[in-house]
Parts: sequence; C-alpha cells; structure tokens
Amino acid sequence: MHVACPLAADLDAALRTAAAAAGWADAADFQPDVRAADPRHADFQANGVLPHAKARRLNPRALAEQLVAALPPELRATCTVTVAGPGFINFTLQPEALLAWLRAHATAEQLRAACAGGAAGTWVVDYSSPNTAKQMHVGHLRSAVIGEALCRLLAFTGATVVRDNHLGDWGTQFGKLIYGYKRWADPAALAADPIEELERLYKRGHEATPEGSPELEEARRELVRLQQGDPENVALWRKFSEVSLGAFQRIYDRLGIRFDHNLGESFYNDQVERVYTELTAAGIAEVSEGALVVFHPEHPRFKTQPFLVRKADGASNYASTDLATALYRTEHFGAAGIVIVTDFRQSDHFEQLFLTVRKWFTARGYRLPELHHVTFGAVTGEDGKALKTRSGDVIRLKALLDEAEERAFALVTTKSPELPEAERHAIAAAVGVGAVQYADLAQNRSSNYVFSWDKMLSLDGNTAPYLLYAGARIHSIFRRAGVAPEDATALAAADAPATPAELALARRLIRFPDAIRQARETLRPHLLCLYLFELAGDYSSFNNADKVLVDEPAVRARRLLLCARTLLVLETGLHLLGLRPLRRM
RNA sequence: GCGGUGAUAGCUCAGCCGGAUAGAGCAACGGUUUUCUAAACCGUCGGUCCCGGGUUCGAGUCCCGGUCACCGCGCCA
Repeated sequence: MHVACPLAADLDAALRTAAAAAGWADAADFQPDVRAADPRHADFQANGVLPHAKARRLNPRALAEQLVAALPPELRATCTVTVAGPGFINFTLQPEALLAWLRAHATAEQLRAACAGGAAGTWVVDYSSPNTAKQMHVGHLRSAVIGEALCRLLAFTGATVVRDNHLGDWGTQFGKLIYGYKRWADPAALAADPIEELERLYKRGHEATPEGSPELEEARRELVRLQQGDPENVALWRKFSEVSLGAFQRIYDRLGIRFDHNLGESFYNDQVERVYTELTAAGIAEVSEGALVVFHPEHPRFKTQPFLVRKADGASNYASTDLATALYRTEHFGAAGIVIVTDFRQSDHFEQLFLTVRKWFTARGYRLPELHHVTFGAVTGEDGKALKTRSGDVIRLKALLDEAEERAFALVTTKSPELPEAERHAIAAAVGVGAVQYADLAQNRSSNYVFSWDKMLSLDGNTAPYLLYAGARIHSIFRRAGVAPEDATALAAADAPATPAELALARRLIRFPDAIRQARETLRPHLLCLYLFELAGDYSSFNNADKVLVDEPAVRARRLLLCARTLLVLETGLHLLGLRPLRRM
C-alpha cells in the first residue's frame, strides 16, 4: 500500500477544495494559512478560518467543523484532523505517512528536489570583497561566511550561482603604497609574509606623506602614473593583487570558499564612461556643485540627499564602479538576481544604487534583475566600538582561525586520545573553523555582533560541534551495524515510527524543506541553523531514549532508517552552511 | 535635524504572514553510563518581551508617541 505524506502545500490545496465542497459562497477568497505547528499541538495548523469567519461575522468553530467534514477520506487516512481553540485546524500525521516521507527521501537528490523552486536563472553573489594589500581581519568574516551559505542555499534551490569577489583593488591608497614600496621594501620580509610587508609599507608610506607635504604630491603622482598605465607601477600593482589573492585564498580554503571571479573595482575602470553617458542622456543624473549626481524626487530623503556618481574632479568613485558592475553582471552573466553582502552601514548607498539602476535599466530597456542588499550588523568590541586587540591592532582572521583550531585540537585530544594525531588535527580543523563559521551564521544577521573569543570559540550548546557530534554518533552506529547509511536493504524491513522519540525525530525531518524555503526566501541562514540545532537535539534525545541496534528486525530497521535520514538531512544542511561533516570525532 | 538598525531570563540570543501556556544555549543546582561516542540526555531555578497609548476575538510581533544604544546623511570605499 502506498501512503503519501501530505505537507503544507497539500493541506492548503485540500482545504481550498473542502471550502468549495462545503458550499461556501465565497470559497475562492478563503486563505487556509497552513503552517508548521508547535510540535506540542500538531504537525501543521491552519489558522485561516479565523480571519475568514471574522470578516463575515460567522462562527469560526462551526466553519472549521464544516471544512473538516468536507475533507477527502484519503486525507483522513494519512492524518488526524481536529479543531482546536477558537478555530484552528490541527493536522497530525499518522506514523505511516511519516514513514512514507522517510522512504521517499533516500538521497541528496531527492531531498534537493523536495526543496527546489526557490530561485531560477543566474544569481550573482557579491561577498567577502576585501581590499587588496591588507590583511583580512574579523570584520571580514561575516560577509564571507554568510555570502557562501547564501550561494549554497541558492544553488540548492535551483539557481545557477556566480560567486564574485568584488575586490577593493583600486583607489587612492595605492599611491601611498607604491611610494612606500619604492623606498622601503624589504625583499626577505616580502617573501616570508607578503601581506604583512605590504601593510607595513602602506603605513610607512601613509606616515611619510602628511597632508600638504611634497611627499604627498609625489604619492599622488605615483597614483596618476598607475592610472595612466606606467609599466613599472602597473607591474607593482599586479604584484600586490596577486600576493593578496594568494593570501586570501589560504583563508578561503579553510572556510570552504572558492570564487568563480575576482572582478575588483579596477576591472570596471574603463566602463564608467558609459554609465555617465547613459545616466545623463536618460535625464537621471545631473551636474551639481561640479559633481555628477542622482536625486530621487519621489523619495523622502533621497530627493535631497544626492547619490554622487562622479566626483567634481572627474574621477570615479565607488558609486560609479558599482553602477558599472550592475550593468556588467546583467549583460555578461545574464543575472536574474544580484545579491550583495556587506555590512549595514552601506544601506543608504545600496538603496540609492538600486533606485538608480532600476530607472536606468528601465530607460534603456535593459533586463532588470532582482536586486538584494544583504546586510549584517557590525562586529564590535565590548565597548561597542571598532574591534581591537589589547595591543591596539585588529584581530586577524588567520589568528582567529588558528586559535579556534588549537582550542578544538586540545578538546579532541581530551575526548578521543586514541585517534591518530593527524586525524585529530583534521577533526580540530573542521570543529574549530566550523565553530567560528557557525557562531556567525546562527545569529540573525541584522543585529550587531559583539566579538568575544569565548562566544566565537564556544564548543557547547548551539554550536557547530553539537551538530557535528550528532552526525559522528550516527556514523558510529552504522559502523557497529556493519552497513552503510545508503544501504537500502538494511532499511527495507522498517515499519512506522512508534516511540515518542522516534515520532518527534520523524516530525522534525519532514520540516527540512520548510526550513530551507524560509532561509532562502529571507536570505537568512540562521533559520537553517536553528532547524539543524533542533534536529540534532531531537536526534540526541532519540539516541538516548531508544537503542538502535536491537534484535527485533522491524524495530532495528526503522531506527536505522531514522538514523540514515537524520544523517542525510544533517549533512546536507551542514554542507549548505559551508561546514564539513565528520564521520568520527 | 532627517533616516536606518536594535532593546526579550544573570549573560548570549531565537521567536517565521498577529495565533494556543514567550523558547533555546551558557551560568547555577540535582539526576542518568555493565547498553550503539557522556562533545550526550533528563530535570530544577530564572521574564514589567525598554516605556506609554492604540488597532482586535487575540499583540513580543502591527500603528502612533517617547527613551536609550550603534550607524548613515556632498566628492573615502
């Protein structure tokens, strides 16, 4: 017998049909509002009867009873339906329906199919985007980690994702850096730690070129030479970029990030002229105080707060390059969506940018992609100010990841001293770096983030190790059982979930597509983190309450089935967050 | 001044389109192991959801007013 497992969308459709079958005069207007329910009450609840009844001055409980009576018998076979409170309709899935879902979602591909439909076409995601010739510090972590998770979520739900690192590789700072480099570069230091040396040279160049000094004039001339294509300066600039990208990639490797493109600001240098021309021709931009600016008369604030797209001296700025970038992404990649991940302080800039792009593209008849600015709160010190170590330097990302791995290594060695050292190091890398990533992802991105080593490196509670540990325990059970989690024959005899812990776990598993949908729609990975934490909690409770490897074949098979599906969902989810699951820890 | 974001347990935070008794983790205290990894599980303690109004069957959630914090607002990116 084949028993299907109805989910929210199926119940929604069934209720609409029932409204018509019950003879409601305005059944077409009925919005069932089916959603996942508090597990204490049901699997799903429909709240839509209350507002519907209210608008028509009818008794909501009576309406709800009519709907329930009009539901098709097939549905009643798969779930228990009750009316509760003022008129909620509760749906509790029968264990056989849960079993049907578990059987139907055996592979990553089947899981993905259940989650597809969120995004389509090409989505360009602009994240990380550090400045070249500088170290990455903890302030760079959020964009990289959140951006990568969003890329994976978008790809998982059907988009073709283009990962674009929009490097800050062009601008006035290069004049000072070249000035410093030509005078004080130390080849040995450059070979040992290039970024460190470039930072030193920039600082030295900056200090040696105070405002109004002849030295500053010389630094500016270096910049002009670079922009005019002077071979020596261009070669130096290229070297700075290469060295920087190499250092960045060592960080990205640890975070599981690989960009498709590194199209920095310099790439758009010769594309801004078209922006000026088209914006001016369309009457969108105007000259004000010598600069080319865009006002938005329909906007309460931007009708007077200008968007400067070209400076009075004729030079481009980041608005110019961001406009050129939006055009390039649309024309070259055919972007259906553009997601830019930066901190909240740039909200005004991107709001103005998007308003301008919409008018510009509409005026020219260009395809208009969906535009999203994904913001996140600042990382601050305990005082709410910019982050510093005790010595006054910013905390380097490399140092943070190193510290995380060291702490994790000490813990692995305590917990699992029998494992070979190389494996303990590999586990420590996944646990330590994963903890740092997860600490960032698990918090709602819009709130500010007070940095603390203990919080970032915590290994208890709602943290990466808790999720990784649940997975490692499942692998351990399969090792003991002598079967692979993908081995369907070991699961064939499974019957429906029966114990409270089994049922709670199965009910959590079927909600995975809903969690994915929410995280994707809101571009908020913490909703996926929350789900995975609850899943790992339900699994841990199950693991504690019900022994898997028992003698009765049906019980053993159904618990192995739950383990296999938990593992599949957990590892899929961890991967979407950019974390690496572990088989042992 | 205008605008954005935030304020929920001692601490760090969830709370999705208004929905049922506001939830986790940490910390504190107590319990669970001859049994698949105790990095676990179970329990106890802990709340003026910043303040004041409003909308309604129902408000942490929406609206209005206020307080505090961080941030943005003409040539940095």
